[in-house]
This record gives sequence, C-alpha cells and structure tokens, in this order.
Amino acid sequence: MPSRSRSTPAADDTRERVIDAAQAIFARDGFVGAKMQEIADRVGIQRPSLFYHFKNKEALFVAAHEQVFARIEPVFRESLAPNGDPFVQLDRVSRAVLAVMAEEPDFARMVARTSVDRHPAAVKIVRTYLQPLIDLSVAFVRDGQRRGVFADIDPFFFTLNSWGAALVYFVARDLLAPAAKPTDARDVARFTTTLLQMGNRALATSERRRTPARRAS
Amino acid sequence: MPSRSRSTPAADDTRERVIDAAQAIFARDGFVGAKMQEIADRVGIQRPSLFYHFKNKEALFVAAHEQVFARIEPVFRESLAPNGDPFVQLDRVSRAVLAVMAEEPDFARMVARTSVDRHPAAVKIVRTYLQPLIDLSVAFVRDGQRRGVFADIDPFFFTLNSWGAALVYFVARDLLAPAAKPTDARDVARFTTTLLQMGNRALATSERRRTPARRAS
DNA sequence: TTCTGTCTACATACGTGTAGGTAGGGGCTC
DNA sequence: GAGCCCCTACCTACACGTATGTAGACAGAA
Repeated sequence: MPSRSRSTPAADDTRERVIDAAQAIFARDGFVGAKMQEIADRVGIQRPSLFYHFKNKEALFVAAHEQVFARIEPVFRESLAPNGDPFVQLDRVSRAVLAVMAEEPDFARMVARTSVDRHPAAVKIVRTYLQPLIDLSVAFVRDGQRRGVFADIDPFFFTLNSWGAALVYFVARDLLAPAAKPTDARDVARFTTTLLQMGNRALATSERRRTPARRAS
Repeated sequence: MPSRSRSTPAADDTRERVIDAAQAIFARDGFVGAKMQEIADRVGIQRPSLFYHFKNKEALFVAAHEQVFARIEPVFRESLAPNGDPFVQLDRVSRAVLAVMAEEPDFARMVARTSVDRHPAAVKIVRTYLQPLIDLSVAFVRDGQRRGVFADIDPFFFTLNSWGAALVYFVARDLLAPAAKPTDARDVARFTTTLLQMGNRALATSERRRTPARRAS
C-alpha cells in the first residue's frame, strides 16, 4: 500500500466514507452478495471511483473488516485483563463485550458471515483478531479453575458456547418470536442477565452454588 | 406444489439427486453464492436440465430447504414430547438434537445461512419449521419452572442460548483452535457434555445444586 | 503575479466474464 | 408413435474491472 501521506483531506474523508459504507454492505450481504454499485451510491460517487481508492473488491472487503475488528479488539482485550475475583471479572467482561457488540452490530454479522461464507481473507482476519481473544477467554476460565474458584467444565467449549450464544443473539434474535431488535436496550439487558446467569452457574462450585452471590450491575 | 404423481422412476431419482446436491451446495454457498452449474455437475446432467425439474433457482432452493427441515423436524418434535422428570428429558432432548445435527450438518448451516442471508424463502421456512420447536423448548422450560423443578431463568433466552451454542458449534467449530471437525465423534461428545453441564446447572435449583445427579448416557 | 506542468480525485464509456433462463431437437421407453 | 427426459445452442442481464478524459489544486519558474 502506498504512503498516501500528502493526500487532501477530501480524499481521506471519501476513503473513510467508502470503508464505512462497505462495512455495512459487506456485513449484510457478504462478499459475493455485496454490490460495488450500492457502496458507491451510498457514498455518493460513481462506482469506478471506488477502484481509485481500492485495488479491487477484495481489497475493500479486507479494509472494511480490518477496520471493524481493529476497533473492537482492544475493547475486548482490555476487559479481559486479569483483575482480582474471577466472578467479578466474568461479570465485567461479559457486560463489556455485549455492550460493544450491541453498539457495533456489524461485528457480530461479520463474524457470523465469515463462519458460513469462509471467504479466505475474512477467515484470516477472524483468526488474527478473534482467535487470540478466544484463547484469552479460555485461559481466564482455566486460571479460575486452577485457583479453585471456578467449577470443573471444559474451558474451551464453555467459551465457545458463551461467544456463540452472544453471536446468535445479535445475528438471529429478530428472526424469532417474541420478536425484538438487538437494538432494543431492554432486550439486550435481559439477554445479558440470562447469559451471565448461565455463565455464573456453570462456573460456580458446588459449595458456592448454595448461596449464589449477587454481582454488581 | 404440483402433484408429480405419474412420473417415471428415473425422473424421480434424478429429481431427488438434484435436491440432495442442491442441499449441500446451498448450505455451503447460500442462494447467491450457489451455482446451478455446480449442482448439475454433481448430479451428472447438463445445467439446463435442472430447469426441467424445477421452475427456477429459487424453486430448487425452496425444495432443498423443505427437504432438510422436513427430515429434521419430526426428530426434534418427538424428543420434545413431555416425559416425566424434566432433567431426564432435558438430557434426552439435548442428546437427540445434537446427534441429529451432527449427522445432518447441512441443517445447522442452512439455519445459520438464513440468519445472515435473510433470503425471504428461507426465512419463511425457518419460521415455519423451527419457530414451533423453539416455542416447544420454551414451553418445556417454563413448565419445569412452574412445577418447581427448574430454577428461575428467562426461558426464551435460555433456549436461544442453547440452540445458538449448538448452531455455532456445528458451523464455526473448525475455524477455531484447538481445531477439530464437527464430524469428529469424540469432539461432539465433549461438546454435548459441556452443553448439558451448562444447561443442567442453569436450571438446577439452589437445593438441587448441592448434589447434582449424574444423568444416564 | 502569472503561466505552466503535474498530481489528485473524480467521471464517462466500454470490455469481458459469468450465471440464470429459454428454445427446440432427439433418443429412449412404454 | 407418443410422451417423458435430457441434450445442444443460444439469449439476456448484470457486475467487476479498465481505459481514458477532465476539473481543480498546487508548485515552481519567469
């Protein structure tokens, strides 16, 4: 990629708007389903002008995904940093992750799309950005178990189920009755509560299960 | 749907093979991504011959989805029939559903694809076949709660999370390390155990949590 | 200051591949 | 020989990508 160090503000602005538009379109339609024409229309330029900023459709696809994951990843990573009581951290991490996913619905859609479409470029990005977070989550559970705080359960599948449940919620929630959009804050709150209940109970040791502590909101 | 009652065995056979091929292709690539040419190649006929059996691509798409869901649905429905101890039934239902999903990987892919692609025909089929099963699952949880056997947790989100976790497992499992295909029976067994642990603990009342009963395999 | 050359950031018009769908013919079975 | 089943040979639409043109900004020299 060239330096682009001396380009005009207008060009930078256009390029960003192209990525923003592409992000929404790709998240909704996937690589083959997305049409460059619609992206151009949304930006308000002619379609061939997209090829001035990006070599081809795939380059734009990669840029859109990079942006979303690069914006989301640090939030996840920070909230996953070790911090005292594992149950308190579980609560904190879950709320942070779900909050970010709620305000960036493209993220969940892109991950889901990548899983079904398997576009190599997207797979690579997911592996690069998401896999380390999964690994951190697994390590977190395993650490809590080693310290005797968390109950015995497969750390990887526990993590996969938790992430998976959240993904499905944001991608498919509105398909099922009782209908609700993942943009409905009340619905998100109820979902968060339920997911946390499942996580807490799954990881609670049998002694702790007798008096489940209420966590801070 | 026309009667097709007096066609030859050869035609019926071809038609079935077309549906089988289409099922795999559509599950993998979705409606726009799937190519009629590849379906024809897999059957061993020329592409235009597909249009003898099906009016157009969408008709074939519908037929393929109908077949998968119609084959899967009764298994789910039967295992969801009321039967004694809710925890025993939870165990039975979970194992049955996961077993079916394991041997029909197209099912999970089609549901996942429908959620992201939102093709109207597929959405309609999912709503017709899957929604009633979700409703049954929710009613099952709610009934167990009314009888005081299951703990208090949102029945809908509990169901959504359970189904979602299973879907994600079969669709995205192989993307994540430690790598494994959902066709690996050992991996499926470990996943089943973990999902059941989470379900059981989420629904166990605080009294019951002290001595979690081991369920039959 | 003004003219000139060059670069950026678009637009217009076109080439090209590909995929869904159609028309009509022919072989095979009953 | 009649009808079902599948073939070859098209047509049409669409979407990515390219070739080429151009308006405006900017730098530097006269």
